[in-house]
Amino acid sequence: MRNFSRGDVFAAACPSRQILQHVTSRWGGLVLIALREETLRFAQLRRRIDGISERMLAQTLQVLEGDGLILRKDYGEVPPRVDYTLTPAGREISARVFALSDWIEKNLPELLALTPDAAPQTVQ
Amino acid sequence: MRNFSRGDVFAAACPSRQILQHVTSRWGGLVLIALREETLRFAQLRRRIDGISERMLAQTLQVLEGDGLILRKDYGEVPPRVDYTLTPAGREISARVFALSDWIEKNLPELLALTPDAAPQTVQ
DNA sequence: CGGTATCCTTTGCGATACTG
DNA sequence: CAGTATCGCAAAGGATACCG
Repeated sequence: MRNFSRGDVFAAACPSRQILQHVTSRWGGLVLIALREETLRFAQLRRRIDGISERMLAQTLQVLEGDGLILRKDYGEVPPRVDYTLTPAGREISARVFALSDWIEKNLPELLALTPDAAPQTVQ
Repeated sequence: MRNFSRGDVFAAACPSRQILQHVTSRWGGLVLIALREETLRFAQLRRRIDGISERMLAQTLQVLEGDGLILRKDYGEVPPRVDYTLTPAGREISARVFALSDWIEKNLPELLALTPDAAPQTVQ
């Protein structure tokens, strides 16, 4: 297997592609954005991200933690208390994901004007 | 249904969430990045994006075209000649997706260092 | 390019061990 | 009893590939 010292998302086998995949996954990006400004607990994240199931949130958090982008802090209390914070790398990536979503949010009216045919396409 | 004059990706029903979904879908982002600098034909895109099937490329291009982010130009020739270019909105979004992937590519060594446990997580 | 088979993602339920 | 943070499992649904 090749050694990717710089990363090439166009190469299927490059780890950078996997990471890009994780941070742009259905829920990954939203989690990163939500944690952009503050540390949040599991239930807070769940409330903030409309539509995510508990299972998916737990799974997404694990993947992102596995990538070293978020830090999971377990207070070992009962009832359970756990919170999540971005690592420095996570903050860098989060900022960029946010730049993307923010542009889309701000330009939504213009974007919607581009789609006169309300085509309800579904991908991912 | 609410009227999203500004967009809120955290709201499941907001169109901005769908668009974000499309541009960060498994192949959507890669297509956008590939078209960032030049107009490309179908086969060129396919060769550049390692691992994409014809079917998925066609589908992805349709979705992005439906969102008004890329322009499909059919020259009506025989043999068929079609190429794809970013629209102004597509260029804006592409730049931001690229900023994300580029950061990941450039910092790949540091990112990989964060994952000593080669956890082969799979998401999306 | 369409149709189907397969794979993967996602969901929902149940369980856990306590506290207000 | 509701809330808290996960996890395993079974089932469903959507994405993707493999054909012809």
